[in-house]
Amino acid sequence: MLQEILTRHLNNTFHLPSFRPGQLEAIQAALAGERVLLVQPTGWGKSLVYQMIAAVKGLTVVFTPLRALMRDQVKEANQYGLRAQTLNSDQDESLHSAILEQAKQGQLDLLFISPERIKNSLWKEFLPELPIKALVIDEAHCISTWGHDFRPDYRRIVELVQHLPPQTPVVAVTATATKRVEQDIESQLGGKAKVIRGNLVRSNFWLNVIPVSSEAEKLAWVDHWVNTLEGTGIIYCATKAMTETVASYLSNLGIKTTYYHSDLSPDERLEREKGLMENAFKVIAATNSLGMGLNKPDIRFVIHTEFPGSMLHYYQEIGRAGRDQQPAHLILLYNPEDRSIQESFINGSKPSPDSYHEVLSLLHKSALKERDIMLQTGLSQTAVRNIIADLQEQDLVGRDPLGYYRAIAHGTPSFDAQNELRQHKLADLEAMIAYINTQTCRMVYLCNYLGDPETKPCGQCDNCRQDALPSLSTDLVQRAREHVTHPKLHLKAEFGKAPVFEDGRALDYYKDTRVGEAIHASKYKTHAPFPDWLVQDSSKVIRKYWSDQGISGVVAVPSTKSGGLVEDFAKRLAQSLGIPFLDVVCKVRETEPQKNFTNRTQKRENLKDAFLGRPCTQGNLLVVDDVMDSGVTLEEVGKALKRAGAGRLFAFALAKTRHSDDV
DNA sequence: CGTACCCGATGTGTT
Repeated sequence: MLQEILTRHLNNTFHLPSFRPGQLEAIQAALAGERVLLVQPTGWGKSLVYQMIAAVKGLTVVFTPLRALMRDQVKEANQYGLRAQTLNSDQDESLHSAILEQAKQGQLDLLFISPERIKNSLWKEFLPELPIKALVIDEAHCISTWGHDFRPDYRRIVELVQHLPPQTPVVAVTATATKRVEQDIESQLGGKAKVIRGNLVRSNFWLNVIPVSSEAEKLAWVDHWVNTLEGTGIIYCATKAMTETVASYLSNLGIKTTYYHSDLSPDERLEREKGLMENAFKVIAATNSLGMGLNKPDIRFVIHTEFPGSMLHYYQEIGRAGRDQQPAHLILLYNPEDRSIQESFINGSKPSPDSYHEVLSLLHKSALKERDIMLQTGLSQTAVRNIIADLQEQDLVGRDPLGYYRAIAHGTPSFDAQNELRQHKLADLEAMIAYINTQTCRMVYLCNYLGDPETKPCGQCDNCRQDALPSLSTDLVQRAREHVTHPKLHLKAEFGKAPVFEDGRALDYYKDTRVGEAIHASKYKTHAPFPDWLVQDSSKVIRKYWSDQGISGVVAVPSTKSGGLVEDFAKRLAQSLGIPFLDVVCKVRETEPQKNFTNRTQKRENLKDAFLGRPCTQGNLLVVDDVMDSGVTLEEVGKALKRAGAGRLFAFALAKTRHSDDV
């Protein structure tokens, strides 16, 4: 009977002759009131499962992580004649009311929302009257990869599940799930799930790991493979800066390329996604913000310039290649030092215990909105949401209908959960490195780890083939070495309507670099002047970028801490450049050490009007500092010089801290 | 050193 109805829908609504293996099983289990977790590859037909449930049962709410996915899914469902809508922040409030009214009246089959919608007041107002017949969590692995820290509302899906009658179908779908991910998903499904798994083997994949020992070698390999492999590819990088480095390197070699990360505007992102789809680029260098919802069938290769934080992330990222079943090459460039990047993500993903205590004590004094907490603590929105979500979960903080948070109990927050999370993430990282170091078939290793008991070696990965790596010509490495770009200083301060600095560069990063070590030694150990090679290298960089800018003077950032080291360095640099050193800026009042402040606003307040430029500074100037952290010092010195009548300003730091872009 | 929602404050340009 039920099967007849389903088959009729399949033929009439979806115009398909038959179900794929697993589809009918999933639909029937869900309709019988079981919790279902469907682990199947992209393109398998997961959306048919929930569309069918919606067609049979009625209003089905789907949690989707991205607005772009919501739009695509609405469009797809509409094509089958299903009545689908989405609620998200692209629309205005009046449309939200209309859609919710539609849903309430039983005129909607599918409603796509983000987990953040759960706490929306209009949503909560309508919820008791919505005839929700089924619930779906799309890209359900996000519960595990994002729910613990980045998007805590992923942990609140279970609230909606528990609000619904117990027999309501609840289905989670994803392409990848380890045991731990399964557990996290089950905790949001509100009980034991029936897990239906497909195969993870991608028989068209050629998996490779190539050890490298420098950034230059990475660029050289990227150069090699981009020129060797056919078709279009993605180069995944762990940092935004690396995407820009890779793109600028390849672009200088005449390769059609671009970079992609979350600093781009929505329009730019869309444009570059379109360019990728239309093969306007040979490769695109991207952070992990590129991929979900990307459905280009003929991505021929994926290169990783750094390894990701887990096997799950790796499988997700390489999984975007070879959807057309044609051969796809996957190359992971492995430098063991990149471990510190992943460790910094792990350590930085939760706010410090101090900030939990700070927020809690504020909420003991008065009720505050999210924004008030941000302003009073200087914490980021992500940090505040994380803290609030954790404190709410521990019943220490409550939220009233108007969005005010207050402390509802005495007691101190527990950090057990986040310590445990940290351990899990470190274990995931270890597993990723174990994959890199394995001598056995990579496809088998990957599949087994991700829950597919595959045993047959692929015969295609580097370990199966056992053949030697193509040799990397020293010319390519040399070319890359000469071209490694020096980190850009992001100085956004404005004077009038124009930026204070035309441009800014550092010789290198501070941490884990030869430059950083030399600075550290001079400042804190030997107290000797900065070594001469720093002067020579800096001089080269400045000539490379700004030789035609008519710089007529070198200025040092006044400093007490470095005891004249910066001024001495700037003088020697000026001499090497053949440009006069100008003593035209001084510190006119004492300030607190900058490390006493946690955010940019406080730092700026501390340094405001602390510097004075002498009114003889017309002309274009080079402003020199040793280490740029927040950039506030350079900006304030720059403003003082501008006020004193300086021309175009260029900022140079010996080193820049790696976190300087997000202070 | 990376990932995105949502919401409301502030700013820009048009009616």
